[in-house]
Amino acid sequence: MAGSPQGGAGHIALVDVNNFYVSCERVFDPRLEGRPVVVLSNNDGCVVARSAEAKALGVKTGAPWFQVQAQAKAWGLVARSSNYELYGDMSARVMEVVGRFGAWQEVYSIDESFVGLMGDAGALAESGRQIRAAVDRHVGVPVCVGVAGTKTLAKFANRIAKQNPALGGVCALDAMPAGHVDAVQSRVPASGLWGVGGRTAERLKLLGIESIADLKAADPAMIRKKFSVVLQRTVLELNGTECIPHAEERVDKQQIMFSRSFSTPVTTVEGMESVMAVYAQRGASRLNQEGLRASAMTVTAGTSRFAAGEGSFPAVTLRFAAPTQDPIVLIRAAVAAIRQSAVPGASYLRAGVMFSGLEPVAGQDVLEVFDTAGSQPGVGDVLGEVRGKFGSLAIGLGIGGLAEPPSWSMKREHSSPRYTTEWAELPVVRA
DNA sequence: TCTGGGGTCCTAGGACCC
DNA sequence: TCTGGGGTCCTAGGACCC
Repeated sequence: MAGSPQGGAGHIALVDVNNFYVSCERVFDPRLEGRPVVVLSNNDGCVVARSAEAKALGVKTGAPWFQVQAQAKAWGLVARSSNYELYGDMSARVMEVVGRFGAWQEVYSIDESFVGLMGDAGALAESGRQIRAAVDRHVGVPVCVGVAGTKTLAKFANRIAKQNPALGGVCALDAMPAGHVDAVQSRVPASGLWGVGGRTAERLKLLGIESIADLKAADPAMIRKKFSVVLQRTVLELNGTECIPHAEERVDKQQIMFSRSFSTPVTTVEGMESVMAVYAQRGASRLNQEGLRASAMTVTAGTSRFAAGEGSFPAVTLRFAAPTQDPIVLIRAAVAAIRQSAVPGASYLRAGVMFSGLEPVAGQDVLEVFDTAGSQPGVGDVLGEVRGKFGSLAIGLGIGGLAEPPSWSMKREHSSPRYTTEWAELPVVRA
């Protein structure tokens, strides 16, 4: 089992940004402070982030925007389209600041990281407060910090920090009054834990295991037998045994996806062919950015999951004779795959391409001499270079080269500027 | 009319081999 | 015609997370 990397008194802090996407929007638009704000998914489809005020109004994550929108005006609710370029850049800034405080850091998601802290309960809580202050000063977004001996408990401590304003956003589990932690664990259902979802919670209930405290007291061997090694680890971690290993810097992605729903349905096979031409190209451009090539590609499409009737959900996986990132090869293959598998007349709402069997381009092998002809850059590199200099709409292949987006492309009606990553969209300060 | 997009890990089962 | 047991690799699907 993974011990603390420092040996001895290692603790784990889970630091995450409160309502991350909303907080990013607020940094650049202070008018949003104190107001109910939501950030919408791609296509302005549903709510993916909510400010505290929006949560208080009962707006749920995943709620379809067209339903929420009805009351938005009466509530004074503001919506923003998601602006992933901005959030990605803000995320990097937060991670850099948080990382300064840890003996090690593991970035877990766009807004969370685990960091290694040392010291007694008092020192741990003090480190938590320093992290909060530093992120506030250097980036301007609010974070919460949970500190404990295992990742699962750090997540739990973070939850306590969030739910008790009196704690000032920091909870070091060891510094809490003993009885208090037990009381919370008896009250909170097991599904509130990291790693325990709805399905598992239902099955646990059949065994009489309902609260976190119940799960903590369960026999790990029985849990392993009836459920999985994953849930067994949760039980052990609740009891203070660290057994979720630190993911060493995982640079090697295992798959790359590009998947989107459309603003208006596509009902012809030819229409789907042009969609795939664009999507395969977007995917290929991601492969190129990551310096990877793929040995397999899966092409998918789907009609509405909410419509009556059967629907159509084609999914075709193709394997390439040699791994590739060549957009021309990828586009041809994707278009051919959708031509075979799309049902004429079906009303498609979404499509995607997924690349797997990834490997770095750098490891040039002998065979590759034949398709790259010496040191000539591939088509993907040329496209990437032009886009880097002149913007992402500057160049493309086939329909993917149209500067005017086709009718089915994404809806983003409430987008904020890319304040930190596009010179043309820098915020302007007037004094 | 309108319901996200991207990932990871684990397990079971099939194919194949010796 | 018989036909065990062990191993690997791959894939699909489930569950979960943010």
